[in-house]
Amino acid sequence: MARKSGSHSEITGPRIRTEARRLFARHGFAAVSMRQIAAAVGLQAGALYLYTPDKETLLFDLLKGHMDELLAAWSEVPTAPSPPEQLEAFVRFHIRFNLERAEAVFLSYMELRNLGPGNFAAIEALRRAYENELESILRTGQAEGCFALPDTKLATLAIIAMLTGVNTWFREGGRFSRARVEQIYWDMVRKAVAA
Amino acid sequence: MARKSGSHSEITGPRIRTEARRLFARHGFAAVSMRQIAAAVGLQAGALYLYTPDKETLLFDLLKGHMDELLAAWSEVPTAPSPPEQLEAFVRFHIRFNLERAEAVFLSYMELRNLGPGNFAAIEALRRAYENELESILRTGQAEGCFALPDTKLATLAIIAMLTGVNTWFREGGRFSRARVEQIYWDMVRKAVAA
DNA sequence: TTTGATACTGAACAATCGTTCAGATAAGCT
DNA sequence: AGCTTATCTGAACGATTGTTCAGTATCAAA
Repeated sequence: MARKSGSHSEITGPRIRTEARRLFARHGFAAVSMRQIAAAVGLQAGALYLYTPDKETLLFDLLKGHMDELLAAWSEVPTAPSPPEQLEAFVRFHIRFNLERAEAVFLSYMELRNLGPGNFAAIEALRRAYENELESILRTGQAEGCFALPDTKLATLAIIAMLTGVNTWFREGGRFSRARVEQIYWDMVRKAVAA
Repeated sequence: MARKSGSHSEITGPRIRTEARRLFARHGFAAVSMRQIAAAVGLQAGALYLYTPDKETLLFDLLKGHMDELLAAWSEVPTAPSPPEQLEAFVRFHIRFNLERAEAVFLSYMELRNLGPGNFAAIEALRRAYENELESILRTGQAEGCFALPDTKLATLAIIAMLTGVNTWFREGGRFSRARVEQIYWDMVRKAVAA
């Protein structure tokens, strides 16, 4: 046997990434073997190396792809007129985007340590770029007197940690809809930064 | 060679746990071999099995020990007279305790998935017990009208996520002292739950 | 000085790891 | 129909994994 009917790499490539993401998120990068990924896709392990040079690069591509999509998606959110409205947009965007990609988010926060120094720095830079988006909203609002914050960088990290925490407990069909979760978290954030 | 001079069991056991905690936190449970742990302590791998039946139990003991100490330490914090003061005590306690044990905290939040179902459930129960401590403060305050929260369970998880996030960025000798961090986070929490 | 328990070594076990590669199969082009 | 190229198999590689265990050295007690 070799190639299955139909073709080919435009299907297999994404499927490998999808299954790798699922398995890495569930069991951890180091605990998942290339053979497990291949089996989930329906391949032999050797075939994976047509799509990635090695295991670490496969992880890196997942993390990089996620961060790129995160930044791209945020850049398409229209800029609201005032800092409080911008903050509300950010809060709602972050929760919505992260809930749609729970596995990728989990990976991005947990498997950075399995990257070599170069790859690690690349992902860190993207993460900081995202944090800066929120911080500049807070800084502008602070300067305009809408917010009262002892330190905008610290508030940035606190807010992002709080919002990302939604992923650890939210379950589809639970007590709250996504819209309701957005509303509740936005209420808390709004009050926490209020002047 | 065999036993070194002096009796060692009371020394070696804790040292194994300390080195295992450090290595698991840094590289992840699955990425650390028993031989690496043994080398860090100055032993051969086989000697570890005098102190733990297997690798997973070693991890479980670390997580269980951490959660037990967390609950014990919180139970020794004197109960403040009012819900807002109780909340302040909780916020300051959580930040302080977690910063003192960054590695154990990291482990407890990241390596649960490497536990079998029984061990997993045991740690989860302890975590929920801790969350319930905070939630009961919030519920009392809500009933007394000190707090205004759409849902106390959700606020519990949001606050804990925010506080635990300190561990990801705090560095000794950085811009903020621990006391200052406590103050800033307490300010945000206080405002977020305010009626 | 012998004895018995304690603390550990060092070698071995089968299993599994990431990775490579020669060869097989099928699809598309001519 | 034949040729080329893309896609994948199946076997193999050396290294490493968690774990076991017979043996050894040291200690405390007798």
